[in-house]
Amino acid sequence: MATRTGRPQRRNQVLSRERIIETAIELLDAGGESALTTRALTERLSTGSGAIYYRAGSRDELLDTATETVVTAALAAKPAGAAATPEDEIRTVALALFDAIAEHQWLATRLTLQIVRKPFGPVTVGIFERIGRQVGALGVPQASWFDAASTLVHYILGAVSQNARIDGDTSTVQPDRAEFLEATATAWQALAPEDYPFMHAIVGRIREHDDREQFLTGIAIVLDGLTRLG
Amino acid sequence: MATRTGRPQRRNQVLSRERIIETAIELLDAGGESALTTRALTERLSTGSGAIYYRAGSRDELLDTATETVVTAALAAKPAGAAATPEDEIRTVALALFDAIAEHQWLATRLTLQIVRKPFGPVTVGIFERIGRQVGALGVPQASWFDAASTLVHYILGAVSQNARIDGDTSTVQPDRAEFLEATATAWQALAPEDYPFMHAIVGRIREHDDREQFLTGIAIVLDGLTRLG
DNA sequence: AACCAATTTGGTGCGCCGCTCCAAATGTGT
DNA sequence: ACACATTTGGAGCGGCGCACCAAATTGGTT
Repeated sequence: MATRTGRPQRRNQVLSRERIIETAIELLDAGGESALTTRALTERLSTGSGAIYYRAGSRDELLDTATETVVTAALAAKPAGAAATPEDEIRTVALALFDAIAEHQWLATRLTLQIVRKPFGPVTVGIFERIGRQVGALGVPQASWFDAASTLVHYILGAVSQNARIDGDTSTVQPDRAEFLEATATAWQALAPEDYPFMHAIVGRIREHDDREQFLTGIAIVLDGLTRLG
Repeated sequence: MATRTGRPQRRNQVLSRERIIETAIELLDAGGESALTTRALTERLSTGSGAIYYRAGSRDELLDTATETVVTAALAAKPAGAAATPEDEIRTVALALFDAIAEHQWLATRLTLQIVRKPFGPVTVGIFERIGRQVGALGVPQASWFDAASTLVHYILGAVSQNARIDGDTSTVQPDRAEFLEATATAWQALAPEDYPFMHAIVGRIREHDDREQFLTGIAIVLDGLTRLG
């Protein structure tokens, strides 16, 4: 009777909650949001739907949990150098989110969905806290912290979601990328010049541009604008 | 034999494509994306699924068409005053998109989905052209037009998607709004202050802030940053 | 007015989905 | 060894998107 366990708790854990989430993310990465089905999960984990439900809840909850897992990992990114400026911090976390969405394209819609539906969930709050903490160090007066953080978060998540393509690292997916740019350029060229003068004016830039660089340029622009807040 | 019709074309059009799209938007507005089902459509229009398929294509195509319809309408917004600055133009179209998403919350995810999957569809191109056209008049050098337009579009769509709540006009939905802000503030207050110092620092602002004003502040910040491009 | 080919319609059924429910299996405390 | 709580696998239900098709409807031709 030496035990004072309020809860029995552990057992052999053949099927852990973590393993379900991990497998769910694999399925999502491989085939998009529609590939995450209860049946596919049960088959991969060789179990039944009841067990999955018991541990991970509904499909919607599972998607939220997967989102939370990926985002939390990205938010843990730290700048490489020793003395990091607030700009470094912001760039680092922004790029981490960029890469996370490049690797998990299903995040693009799921992230906005979670921000809209759960404005005080760990994802929303985590992103806000992580980025917002830097704006004070940027010299933004406290009265404008909320506005400044909102603007930064809106821009970063907007850019990151709209760039959800497969070009995270320079491993094997580069050819598709070139084809994709070529197709886009051709399509833009085919537009009626009198109706789309701007698209024609920039079509030359699309082939040579780099999404990641453009993203950093955008961040620099927003940071520049923030310094004028007073 | 006076007819030289290559196509018979018109007929009584009891069930027009427009009517399907219109009804689809009604269903989406009322119950979100999951409320748009073939069966619900057939019931409302008292027809069969074949007819809907014949005119509007798959459910996914119909969702894209609905998105296109709403976005195109928003992009047609023009500034009120006679002599409109490029800043006025940008603010006007940005607010039109803001209101469109406030009225049709399902747009938030559908819009990013369309931008990611169809980078040369009418929605993506339309938004880019409409906003991009203004950056030249802002004094941005042509070499930076693409970057400037990207940044603006990313910010505007990001902010707009993340604000997808029901507070478009001041008609009847205001009480929920106050409750919602109160709940958010309370939730933020409950966070551990040592882990979330920033959230605690700004929690006072949430009750008094206005989404639309904050959105305009963000646009001003980005526009400010754009003027430094050279 | 009668006919025809093309177009348009309503509806049935298939395969799949998320999810509920529950009997059996597996563990723990005494 | 026994009672009991936890955990599991799977069968079944209602609903979904969609392919498919026989019937109805059209406008043009004669």
